Amino acid sequence: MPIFRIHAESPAQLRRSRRHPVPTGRDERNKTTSAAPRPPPHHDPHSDEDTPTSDDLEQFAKQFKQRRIKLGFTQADVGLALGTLYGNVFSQTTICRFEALQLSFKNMCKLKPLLNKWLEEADSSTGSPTSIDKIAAQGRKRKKRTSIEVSVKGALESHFLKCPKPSAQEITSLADSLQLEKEVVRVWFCNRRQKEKRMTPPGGTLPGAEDVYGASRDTPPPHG
DNA sequence: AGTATGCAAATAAGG
DNA sequence: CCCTTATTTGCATAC
Repeated sequence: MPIFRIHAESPAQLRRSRRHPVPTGRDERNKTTSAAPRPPPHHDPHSDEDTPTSDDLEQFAKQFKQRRIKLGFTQADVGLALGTLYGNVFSQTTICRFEALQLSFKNMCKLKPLLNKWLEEADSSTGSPTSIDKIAAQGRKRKKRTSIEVSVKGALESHFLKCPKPSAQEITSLADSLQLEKEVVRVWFCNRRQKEKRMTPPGGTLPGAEDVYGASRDTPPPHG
């Protein structure tokens, strides 16, 4: 999962609660670094059919943002417009990440033609009947993200502790009692299991956990 | 009012 | 169909 972003943080380091005022200021400006997988050595900046280079993407993103602002559109506007253009709406978040090159290289490449198309439309002002044909819209729209209530999450959590891998039957039953779609519950368990694995790296040393050695040790108390 | 971002839904792809 | 692993998105909310 080579994120396009330059600096790669550890999940543990990334744990910044947005509820706590972090003393460390963020003066991290994106710098030009080659951390993305090198696409084939093609030299055709005007071609968006082939795989662009990291620099191409960086260049495009920059240009895109500049034009977007100049035209008076917000990231949300663009995301919505993409929907009317291709049937696939994107969130402000995604547009934001695209502009900031915070998506994977592959993801950036996939989105670029879409954004480029929108840019052409918007740029050509009102009145230019540009061919509005869907580029490579998957056709199938993404399901809207379900927002699971805290109390419901609690119920799922406790269930997970008892049984991390419920049968289809149990999932159906649980979904029914929680008034959630079965698919939502099934996916929740899948994601929960993934999370569990991330939290329990193969080895023994837990990243976010405390001392697994217990208090009975010759370790001096962390009291300063 | 927009924009940035953490956590985690939803999806893709191989079994 | 369901699972797993890897990724793509986005809700909510901080900035």
